[in-house]
Amino acid sequence: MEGVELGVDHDGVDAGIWGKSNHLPRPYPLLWHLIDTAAVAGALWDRYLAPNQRRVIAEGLATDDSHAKSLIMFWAGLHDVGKATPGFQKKDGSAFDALRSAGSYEDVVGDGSLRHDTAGQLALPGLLAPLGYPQLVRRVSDRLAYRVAQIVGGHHGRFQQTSGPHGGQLQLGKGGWSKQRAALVRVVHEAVGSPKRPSAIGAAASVLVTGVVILADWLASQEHFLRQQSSRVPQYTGTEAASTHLAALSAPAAALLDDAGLGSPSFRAVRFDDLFPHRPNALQRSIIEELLPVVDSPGLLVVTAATGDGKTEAALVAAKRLAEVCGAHGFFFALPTMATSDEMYRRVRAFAARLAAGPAPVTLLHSMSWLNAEYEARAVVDPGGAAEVVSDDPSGDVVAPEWLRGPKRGLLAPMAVGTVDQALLAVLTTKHNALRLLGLSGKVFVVDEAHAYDDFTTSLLCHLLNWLGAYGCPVVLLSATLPSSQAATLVGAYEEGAGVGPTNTSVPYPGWTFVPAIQGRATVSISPTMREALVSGRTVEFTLDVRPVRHLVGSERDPADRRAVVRQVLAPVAEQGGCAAVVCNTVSDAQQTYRVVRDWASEGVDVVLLHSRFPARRREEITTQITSRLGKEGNRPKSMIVVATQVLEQSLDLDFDLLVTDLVPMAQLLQRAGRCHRHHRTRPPWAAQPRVVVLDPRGPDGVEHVRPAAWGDVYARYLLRATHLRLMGVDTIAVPRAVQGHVEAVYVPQEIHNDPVLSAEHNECRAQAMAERGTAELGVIPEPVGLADLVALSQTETPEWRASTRLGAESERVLCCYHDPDGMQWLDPQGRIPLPQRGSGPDGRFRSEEVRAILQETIPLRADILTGYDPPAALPASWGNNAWLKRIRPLWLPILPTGPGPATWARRSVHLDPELGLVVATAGAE
DNA sequence: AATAAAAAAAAA
Repeated sequence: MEGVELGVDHDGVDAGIWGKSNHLPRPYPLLWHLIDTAAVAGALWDRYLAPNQRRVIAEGLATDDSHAKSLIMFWAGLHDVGKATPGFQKKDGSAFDALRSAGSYEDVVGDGSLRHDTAGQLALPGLLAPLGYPQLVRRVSDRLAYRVAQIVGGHHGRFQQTSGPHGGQLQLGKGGWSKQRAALVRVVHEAVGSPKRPSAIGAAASVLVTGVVILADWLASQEHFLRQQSSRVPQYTGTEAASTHLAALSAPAAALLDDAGLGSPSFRAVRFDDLFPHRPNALQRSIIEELLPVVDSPGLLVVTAATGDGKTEAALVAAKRLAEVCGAHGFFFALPTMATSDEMYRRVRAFAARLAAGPAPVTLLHSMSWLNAEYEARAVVDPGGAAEVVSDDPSGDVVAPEWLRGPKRGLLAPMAVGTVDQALLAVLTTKHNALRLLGLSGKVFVVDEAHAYDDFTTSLLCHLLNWLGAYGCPVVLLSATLPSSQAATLVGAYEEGAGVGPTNTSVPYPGWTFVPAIQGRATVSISPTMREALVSGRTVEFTLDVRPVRHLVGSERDPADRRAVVRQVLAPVAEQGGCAAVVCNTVSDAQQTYRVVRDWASEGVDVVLLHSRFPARRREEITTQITSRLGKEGNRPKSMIVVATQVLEQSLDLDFDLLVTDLVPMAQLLQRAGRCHRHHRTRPPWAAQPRVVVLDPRGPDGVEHVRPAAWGDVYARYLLRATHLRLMGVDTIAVPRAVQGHVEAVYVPQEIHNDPVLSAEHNECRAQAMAERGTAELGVIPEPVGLADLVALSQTETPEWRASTRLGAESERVLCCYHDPDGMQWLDPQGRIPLPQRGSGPDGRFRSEEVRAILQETIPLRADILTGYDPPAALPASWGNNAWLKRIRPLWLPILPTGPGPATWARRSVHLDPELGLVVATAGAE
């Protein structure tokens, strides 16, 4: 034993070893940061983790609840032990000098290249040896010491691999350093109650534990907390002082959680009518009467119905019950787009406000939530002292506190609404995926529009369901019709994770099925009676009008020319009034169709074009204009024609008297058809029956099915041909009764071998789907079952920003900028708004309103269109300092005496038209 | 031989 040094008390921890120093009046001792973090981890265990999470952890440690809690506090209290190294301590020069002058730290190796998380991971196995943690056992799962070391090494969000010889060992520091690390481990261990080592540490449990460690560290590292603690921590660093101090931390730790908004909201007992402004419909009644009374365990609920059938309310009611039954602290409501997330955020916030008894913060999660004005309206404290909320909410309890708005934190909130991508990042090999899994697995995971994803994203979703199944986390999937194969894949993934089944459950449409996550528990489905009530109550018969067309080739005089057919089917609108949509498959088809219709239509007909290739602000204006007239409470015009692309399939609650569409795969066709006669209202006599016109592209003989070259690979050949074949001979579609049959016929075909072309295309389509799933597998973390080394959650060459939750052509944000003959640069074609050279914030930084204003002018564009474009000027250098502005690509358009001109490169000529949007003309193309 | 819509990106 070395002599007792100044600052080192009899248990051997030196208070001069600092843990935090940035922005603090004096360095904060490492021991106290470790004890703080242990205390917060304990508070998280008691107050934040859901029962299923505690169970998974306790089972993974093969022990009981209270032992598991002590172990987690212990390990959390080790997370920064790698800071007791010369390399780290040198980072604060004066603290380092003070430390060395008072103690014996001769070894000053370390050039700062060894990060403290890695140092901790390297040092821990040896440090844990005296506590009986096995070191060199063959089976990886038994290498307890290495597992704990990896958890500690992963506390910055990435797991590391340090088995085998590692150069960093030399930089840990010998002598005093090594003694200090041992002393820290000893004091922390005793302070948390000297938990015995567990007999196992399961991998899936370790991931959650890592999440707890990361979260505890974040909470305990807040500057205001450290400042406050600075004056409170004991003078001595012995075991006794540490134990006393840890006990005293229970109130401050709980306060940290409360202030951050982490907790379990309590729900009031309310009836359906108290939550929503109407009585339950057939679907909702069936959930309330047939499902809620029998649910007593986590599981997967699949609800299928058409959009507008009240799935959201049904899901919220079911999620509330599942949360109560499972002890989950809330839910995450996942949606396919940012726009639908914004909309759902408002609804969920209202729901939460009515339901919550106390704080129940709701967060909004997507990349642009910071420019959602409603979400950004914070609670403000007025000078009088009473908290006031800037919003129309009945209660301020649903406003997310500041902490939850920080990066990567929103998913930890009790209630969250956002894009599904935010959840899918949990199963990609991205930084902090353990934290995302922690946030998700404590709640009910609700996925809206589960049919809306391609094979790539669905594959990621399956992967996530597998993990959530393993965590015993309840899930609700909402969907329109799903091909039975796809439904089976989703259900199967969850069952596999949960270790039940496979039950090969088939999902009824419309209706619901609940698959419990407990072996032996029976599946529950909507009763035949209720299902019949649901079907007959909402049956609509669509007249299907398939028109052979020649797709934009040849003469307009040809009666089968697409343009001529469009005019013909729209004639009643022009002559007698009414509202119709023409949904096209490509932007340029939509632009051309719009020109044809606009030039042909009479004065009184309002013709509008909508697609994605408008500046964001303009697209919003057009969307608002359309929904304000054709939405549920819309001020309906006498006659209106909307020409659009697939944007019309997405979420917009519009109602047309007549729907005209290009041929698309069956699922999308039915989705589009849903925009026809959506609400109950009086219609022009000619449109008394709902009618869908399908423009079916044909070859020169007017019979043979062809896929127009201009459609590229937007839709698979097989899906178009199979849909085309299915539609022949069909003249009505009864919704919802006949929907599943039509979908199955196309997506799960029984007899295609008779048709060699179809069967070849089917193979091609399946190969494509398989390739997409294969691509998805590349970026995904392994399944929890059989996961041996945690490093597999992080091991990847792909940097964080490359992680992708959607497959498809790269896309850029393009800003049309104008330059006049004098070389002046403008944001608008009139030359009134100069291109902002700097922001109005400190150091010329851009304020968020300014960033928002610029982003509002950008247009999403497939990246390959820009290939060969060499911008004549760069955007202002100051834009490079802003994360959003620096990614914008300029498109320079000349201001000519005649008005704004096009930009040209390669074979392209591109200009921005106020009515048509961005027009991309390609020379040589027909 | 050509192409929809959709998302993402700061922590201790």
